[in-house]
Amino acid sequence: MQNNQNIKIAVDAVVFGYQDNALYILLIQQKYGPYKDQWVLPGGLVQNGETLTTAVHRELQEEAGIKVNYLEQLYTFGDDINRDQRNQVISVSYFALVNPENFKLSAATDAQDVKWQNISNTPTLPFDHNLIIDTAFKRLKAKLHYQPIGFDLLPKKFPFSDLEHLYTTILEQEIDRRNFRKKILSFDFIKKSNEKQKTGSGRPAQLFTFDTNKYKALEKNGIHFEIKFA
Amino acid sequence: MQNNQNIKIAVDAVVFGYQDNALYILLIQQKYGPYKDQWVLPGGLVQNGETLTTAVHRELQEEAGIKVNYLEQLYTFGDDINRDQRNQVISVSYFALVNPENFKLSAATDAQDVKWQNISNTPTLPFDHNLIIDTAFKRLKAKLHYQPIGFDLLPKKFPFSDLEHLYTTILEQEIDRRNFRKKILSFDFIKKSNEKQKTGSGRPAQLFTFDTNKYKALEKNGIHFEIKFA
DNA sequence: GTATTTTTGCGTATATACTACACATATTAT
DNA sequence: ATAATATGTGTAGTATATACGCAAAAATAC
Repeated sequence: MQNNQNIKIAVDAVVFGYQDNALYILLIQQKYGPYKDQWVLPGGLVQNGETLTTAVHRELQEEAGIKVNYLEQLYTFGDDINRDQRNQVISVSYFALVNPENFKLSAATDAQDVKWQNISNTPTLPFDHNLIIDTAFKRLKAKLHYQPIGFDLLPKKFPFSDLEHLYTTILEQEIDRRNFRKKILSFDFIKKSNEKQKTGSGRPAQLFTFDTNKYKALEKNGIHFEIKFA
Repeated sequence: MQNNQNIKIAVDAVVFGYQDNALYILLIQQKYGPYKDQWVLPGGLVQNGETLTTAVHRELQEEAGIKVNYLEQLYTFGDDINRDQRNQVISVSYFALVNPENFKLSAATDAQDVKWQNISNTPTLPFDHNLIIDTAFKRLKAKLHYQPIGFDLLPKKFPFSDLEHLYTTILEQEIDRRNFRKKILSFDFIKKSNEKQKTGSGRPAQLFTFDTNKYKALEKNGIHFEIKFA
């Protein structure tokens, strides 16, 4: 096996969080090196003997002190030789979601600072991180249509309107509330809790929960989630 | 940037070919090293200064002398530390299709031998190549439903029945010929050529062509391809 | 405490898309 | 000539998606 290969492998993560009807991504501020003080996606080099998945979890822990609710591989970026000025680096990037319970950021140990950045005014970032974010955002939008992934961005108990707003906010599309509710309820994987939401004006809303196990069972029997809009 | 990382990066490709109503994948026979003489997916280490895409094309050229018709990134395998006995290696794997015009294999220079392996009786392969093939095969099946990718496995001019057979063969499902034809024709991106196929018994078939440009135009206007079966 | 505003909760009619299904036609083989 | 083989086509029934408006429950304003 040839031994002179000098290409590094890094992992990077695009972590989405949803709060107060807005979508955020997690950014960290570099502590060292030529990119010091710049805001970038959490991530870093994979260690010897470490799996890719382990590396992502470790970096998220070290840099942002965060646990994600959902994680999947997004894409591997390696067609721009000079994406990192220090060395040829290939980035295996990941797509992650946090639920609001874990939205609070602990102090980061390996990063200078951490923040939630509203995605709609993301600044220009170093490396190809804007490209990675775009790719992840497209994936998120697509997945909302064919996988019940919105629930991973909401608290365990949520009013129906929150789910509606999540869809309209992220997809930037209007929605027919009646048809949407009918469709979601017809899948039969969300349950009415007997609590009601009290806050704010207007009629108090029923709270619902997403039944993961029931969804998996239904999925095994061949149903597939799909949401379209008018 | 830490300098002791000792992980190699390879690319591997699952190349599908379709001929005589059967689906094949491309395998090559290792020429050197501890895996000598074993059949594996085409691929190899990425060279310094080389992009991932370039690396795949190069390996396919060197090992199988083949040009693919369609190529996309599949998945990056790096969660099994010991997938290669020689060193920790991460495989960025690709999904590719060849059309029948390029189905003939030239003599390979970097491989001992090359062959088309019928996918339905793929033997056990070294590394995690069976896993990679499974992943690619799932991707192919999924894509047949939502992307007009079947045409990349057929010659430029083809009778409708070939397209039907491709679907039934790969998806292992029955199909209603009338509804299928109606659906495909309704998309309006395949054209009747004025040639007919002569071979064999039975009524001669019209030959059709897939109009890539028209498909792209339609796609831009928001139509999306989708094929379901009864 | 009454009126106004805000938000939730719900049903039906219409249009569109999917499914099921059978027989005539053009050619080769006998 | 007759049989065998593969292609080519239409319609009715069912299911799914879309369009659309008003009453109920609470908070807020007066």
